[in-house]
Amino acid sequence: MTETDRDAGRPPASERLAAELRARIESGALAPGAKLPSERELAEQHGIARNTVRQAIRLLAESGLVVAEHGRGVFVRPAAAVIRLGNDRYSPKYRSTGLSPFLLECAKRGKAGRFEVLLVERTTPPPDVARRLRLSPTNKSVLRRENVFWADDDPIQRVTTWLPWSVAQGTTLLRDEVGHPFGIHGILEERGHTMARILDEVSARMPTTEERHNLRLPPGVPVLDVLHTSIDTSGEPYELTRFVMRADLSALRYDAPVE
Amino acid sequence: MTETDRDAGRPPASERLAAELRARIESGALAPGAKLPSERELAEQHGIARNTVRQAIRLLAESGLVVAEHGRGVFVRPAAAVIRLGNDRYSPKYRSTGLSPFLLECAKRGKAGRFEVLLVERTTPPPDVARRLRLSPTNKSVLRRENVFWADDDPIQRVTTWLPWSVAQGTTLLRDEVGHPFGIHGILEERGHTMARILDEVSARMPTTEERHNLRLPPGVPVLDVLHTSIDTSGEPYELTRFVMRADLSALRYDAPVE
DNA sequence: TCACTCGACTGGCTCAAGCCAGTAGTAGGC
DNA sequence: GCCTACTACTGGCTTGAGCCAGTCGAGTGA
Repeated sequence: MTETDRDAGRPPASERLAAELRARIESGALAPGAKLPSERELAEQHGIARNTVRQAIRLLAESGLVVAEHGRGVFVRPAAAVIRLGNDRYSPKYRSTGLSPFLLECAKRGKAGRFEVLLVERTTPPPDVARRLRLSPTNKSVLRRENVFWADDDPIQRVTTWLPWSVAQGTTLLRDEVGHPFGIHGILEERGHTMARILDEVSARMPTTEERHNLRLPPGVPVLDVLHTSIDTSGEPYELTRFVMRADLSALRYDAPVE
Repeated sequence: MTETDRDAGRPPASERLAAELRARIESGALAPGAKLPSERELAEQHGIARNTVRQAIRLLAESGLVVAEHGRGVFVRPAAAVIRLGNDRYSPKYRSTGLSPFLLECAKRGKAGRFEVLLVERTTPPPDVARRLRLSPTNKSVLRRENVFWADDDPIQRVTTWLPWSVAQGTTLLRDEVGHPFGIHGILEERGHTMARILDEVSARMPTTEERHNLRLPPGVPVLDVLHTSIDTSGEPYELTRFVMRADLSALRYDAPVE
């Protein structure tokens, strides 16, 4: 059968099915978490090939409306609680809680937050890191710490921190557990680095294959990529952290004076 | 032919081809802007079906590495100059240039920036806007202005500004051309609203169908969604702007004191 | 009661084929 | 010289078929 018979000028069948399903989701007829009919059912109901149904579902998955689970079905993506990270996350006012900002935020949303230290090593900084920390990119001038943050059973952020070796040397920053009630920044403060300013560079993109794997990202979910630099009272950058966060479960918030 | 014969344990053919092409792109063998072999060629060269090649290319397109152009070919996405918007975009220090921050940034990158006013209307604010501006969501309490910003021939940002009607009433804000050398914020300042703080709420997501169309977004490009609130010296929010920006050509930068 | 197996589902991947629609160069006609 | 028509490409969409791999519940055996 040629398309021309009855489809002239109309959008392709896969788009029509996608639009129909999208409407059912947005109207609430298919509630968050609900299971869509199976691909084979949809194909038969609409008189189209299963591959065409798959194309339609791919469109919905790409825009993040549904998630396919192998062997189980395709589900409307449940509205997710969002972890918000603000620029006040480094503010002294939260010191008293003894919680890191991420864990605090998880607690607010009723999620169980935890983190995992993946790696602590002395290494050579990549060029963009070296430039921002004003270090040589050619020798082992930094300590690199790599963490993953979890909320309930989802990995949310992959976090890499670089510290000038001159700052980290001889401190507990070299250990997995830094053992300070106020964390990394507590130690840095004792070493004379009080955070006066932050510089956050924010971008968004699709994840790399590796990030998709590490963060267990469903297809159609971008990541927020934040490069954070801490600057002390004398204007020196002394710490740099890169946050790669799944964008469907994360947001950022900047509350700042106009200078 | 069954897959088991020689593919046992290996990644699927589409992923293998995608990985091969990705490697050729990342090594520079396929430079930015270069044309990939046609789908039919790749299929023949690798002894796989054209549909499988299409699946591989889809994987690359989703992660933003290549762009397919109907009738022309598939091309390695050229590295794009990025427009950065900083939190200092509202700073008085840029007033003297007479350029809006977007146009200033375009000029820096050697791009021709311009904007277009799509709509100016008095309307009822959506609930999230009403809440942030502390207005009633049930009457026509706001002026809504809608703009598109272009760099060269690409639409980069879709910008919607909401102003309380009490603030906008009787000003040139109701006109398409506001006719003030310092733009909207120049007028607001004359009306007694000096920007003391900003509150930016940042998220990233895949575009809606409409946004994909409006911003002419290639597949695999997410958007940055920024909800900006201006707060005056007495702590009152008096202006709210939503920026929807294509993430492959945009970035954000926040430089702020720790309070 | 428990553990295991099996079968009937689910989506995931691939194939080979065909037609459609957009692009760009070329040969003809004026 | 210019425009038009043609043609040989390109990717886009659809079909219908088959096998693979994950899931989950029902039935079976110890």
